[in-house]
Amino acid sequence: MARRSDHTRNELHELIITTAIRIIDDEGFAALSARKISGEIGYSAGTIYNVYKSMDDLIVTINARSLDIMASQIKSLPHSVGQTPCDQLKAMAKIYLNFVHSHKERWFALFTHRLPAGHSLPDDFTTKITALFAPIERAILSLYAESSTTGSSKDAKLAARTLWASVHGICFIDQSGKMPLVSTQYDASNMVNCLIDSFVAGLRA
Amino acid sequence: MARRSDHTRNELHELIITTAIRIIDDEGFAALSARKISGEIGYSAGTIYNVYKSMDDLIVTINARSLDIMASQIKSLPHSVGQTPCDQLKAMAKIYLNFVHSHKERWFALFTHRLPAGHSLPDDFTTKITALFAPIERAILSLYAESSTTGSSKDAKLAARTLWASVHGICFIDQSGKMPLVSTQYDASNMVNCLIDSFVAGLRA
DNA sequence: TTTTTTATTGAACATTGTTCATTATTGTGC
DNA sequence: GCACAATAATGAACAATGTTCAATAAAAAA
Repeated sequence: MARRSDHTRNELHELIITTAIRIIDDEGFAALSARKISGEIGYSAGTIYNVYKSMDDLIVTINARSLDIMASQIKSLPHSVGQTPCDQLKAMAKIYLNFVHSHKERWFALFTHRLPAGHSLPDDFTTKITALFAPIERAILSLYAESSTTGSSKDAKLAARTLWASVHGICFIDQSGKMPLVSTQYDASNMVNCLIDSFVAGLRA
Repeated sequence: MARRSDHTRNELHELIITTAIRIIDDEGFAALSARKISGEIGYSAGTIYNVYKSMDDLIVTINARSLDIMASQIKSLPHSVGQTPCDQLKAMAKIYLNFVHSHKERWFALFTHRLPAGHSLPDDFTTKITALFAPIERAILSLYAESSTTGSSKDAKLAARTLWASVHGICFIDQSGKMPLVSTQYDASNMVNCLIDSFVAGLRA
């Protein structure tokens, strides 16, 4: 068979992505395949390759969308007046935690997918990640200001990255199922609070 | 063809594991396959399934070995007399960091591999992970003792898990290549120091 | 209406994990 | 030593994967 006009190029683009995301969410990242997507939208597998360069390309696009979701949620956070920097940081961490819990598989895709050797992530992808750090850096800078601690912009950048990576690690361990949790006292939410309370207190000291 | 006596059962076991590890280390986790292993040791692919239940089974065994290596390195750490708890924690984190750097792909396998739904990790695997926490908990308990901070055993368990997960997250972000590092000031080693210094100071306060 | 362009297909290829009847070799009982 | 039984290794087979590409049918242009 051949050319149809059921969908515009853009519609197909979107159709493939949303279908892929549905599969990832409902059946797991490992269940994603070109044939499964195409079968579900009523096209052949080859069509996927008409729209995306490769499966890797599609996955990177999906991952970029995950970053967009988190960024928009952080952006729509009620403004920080009257909130301590510590509370601001906790609010941001909560958004991250929430995303991990409600989109476990998509988050797994985001951080475990790797491009084959030689290929590298598109620029706008890394830009999105960098953007995620900005609000955290700001909160830490205002922490320095508040507590008359000497801390440069460089220190704030380092602290922001450290804190973010740590939150990420807590989510990872929590979700991987590889750490025996013993009790609910050691779930991700409690660990993140423990981390931020101590880390912030430590930065002050 | 058929039965040979080139290797005992145990030798074959070991031969398969060491070959698989070589492939992971040299060619990446993604390059690991039953046919590649078997081809390299001069057996057919089916033989792998004579010795291991599945590829997953083999990978879990390899991952358990990674845990063993880290555990033995932590165990052989010079004893903690005259060292502050903070230094002890840094020494342990350094071991972890070192493993990640020298066995990047094996570490990636350890934390990204997942069993198919329904299957769960063997008990001795989770036991090994729990064992890794013990020295960290001890260091944190002695931190409490040293600085007359009130801290229960439960608090120490939570703090130990939190700190360990955080170090893990820093390594993950560092090696995933997804975080644009901007400068070498934000490499894993600096971030871990930043984390432990602040976290420990915070626990004291 | 004819021609050109182009979107879609389906067959094909290489590679994956996994199973299993077949077979050659080893160990056992006489 | 010989027949027999136990078993380890095989290689073909199956389903599924990503990916490519000539063939083709429909839409757009002439």
